[in-house]
Amino acid sequence: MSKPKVFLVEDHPLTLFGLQKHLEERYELVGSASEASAATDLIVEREPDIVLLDVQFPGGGGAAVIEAVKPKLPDLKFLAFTVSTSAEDVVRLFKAGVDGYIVKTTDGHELEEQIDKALAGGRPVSRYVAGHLLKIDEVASGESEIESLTPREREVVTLIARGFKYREVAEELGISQKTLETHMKHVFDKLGVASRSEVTRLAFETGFLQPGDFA
Amino acid sequence: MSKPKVFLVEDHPLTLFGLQKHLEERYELVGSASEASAATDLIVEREPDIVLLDVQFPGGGGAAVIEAVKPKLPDLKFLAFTVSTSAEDVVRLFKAGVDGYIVKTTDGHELEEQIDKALAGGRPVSRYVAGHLLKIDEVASGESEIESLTPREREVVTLIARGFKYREVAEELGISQKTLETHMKHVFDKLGVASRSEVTRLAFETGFLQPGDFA
DNA sequence: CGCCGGCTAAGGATGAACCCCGATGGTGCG
DNA sequence: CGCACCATCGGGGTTCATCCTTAGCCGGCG
Repeated sequence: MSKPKVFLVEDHPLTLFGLQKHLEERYELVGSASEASAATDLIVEREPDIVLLDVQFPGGGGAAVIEAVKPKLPDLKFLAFTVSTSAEDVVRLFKAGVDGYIVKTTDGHELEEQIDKALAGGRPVSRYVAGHLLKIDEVASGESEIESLTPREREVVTLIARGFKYREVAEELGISQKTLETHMKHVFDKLGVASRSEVTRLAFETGFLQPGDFA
Repeated sequence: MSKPKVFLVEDHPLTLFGLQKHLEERYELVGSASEASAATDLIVEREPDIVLLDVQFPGGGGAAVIEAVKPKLPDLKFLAFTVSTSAEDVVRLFKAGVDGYIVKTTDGHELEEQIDKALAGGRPVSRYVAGHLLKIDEVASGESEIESLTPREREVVTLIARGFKYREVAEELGISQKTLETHMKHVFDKLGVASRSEVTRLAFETGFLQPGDFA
């Protein structure tokens, strides 16, 4: 069986170079581009099996390329490969029709695994951004992790993540400390964690809270 | 004349791979790291002529590494190599003592030229960011309290902010729980807070940690 | 109506986190 | 050499967070 045909869209020459050197053994690299309109033209011309593409680059970024190419080559797979873990980027790319989303802290070997998964019809997603996916599914199906919290629980999380103590949060919300404990227990269960610190971390990771929501 | 010794700090494995493959002909690559504290230790040990380092990566980013290493190896050159063109990053790095600032859209050949310039005592700066240099004085006061932490304290913070318990962090670092408590006490004092959650929050707010620094 | 989910609350237990001391050894610096 | 700072450790104590269980109240819904 022949090598899968891969097209690379990456505007950092040295990262592109690293990708080429790493992937050339296992895949047939049919071309590359560092800018949106050239990428669109070349992909249509070369007809790869999968496109590995950065999210941010000149000419509109990954989403623009996917939207331009997808109508012409509906079976082509797209795999985002990027530094961005922002909810906006993840959501935008998935809405554009990307098949997977891999962050650049992934090493070469694992990247190959994810490429293969995508080629096999899977939807490989790096763990850091998985939380954002739930926001997309939520639009369609309504089920997510941090979004599954009740209004009261979210209120509690917002305060806890700011660093308030149980007693302080209880006072702020006008409820007893015991009630707050019950809420936190439920939050822990729903988020699959076991401490305030982890809740704080998740709140930032998933974009539920943003640096700058304070001060 | 022997090859200049280069050390690479880069948390994207494939970019690192690209750098290595590209630079190995002309330079002696004496090591690499993808995280601040490991980078600091290895650089001091290997004594390169120049360090090529990313700006944003786990453990405090490029500025933290420069500040930690510079006192021990005053003649060492540092060259920032990054995607960020933000004024804050440029200013922060130059204040930390970087010798040059190259953006990742630079191709391999030009990168080599800039490395050579830096080794020769120059201050190569990509033209996109040159304008920000004028702002160095303006941003003079933007120091965060987190910068005042000692290396050990920062190490503790990165683990605590991940949600580890005192006992787990102590094991990880090979110190007693009591020592860890002392470190945390100092961290609390320096940051003006009183709990792990607040430390986690500050770590994200100040950019000391970024969503995505976790695996 | 009867059930469920969300919000409220409490008692009681245990371990973790946090505070206030004091103490040692190393390192850099005037 | 004394001084300051850092990293290490411990005793002994208080407060807080977390776990487990049980339970009343209310609103929506089949």
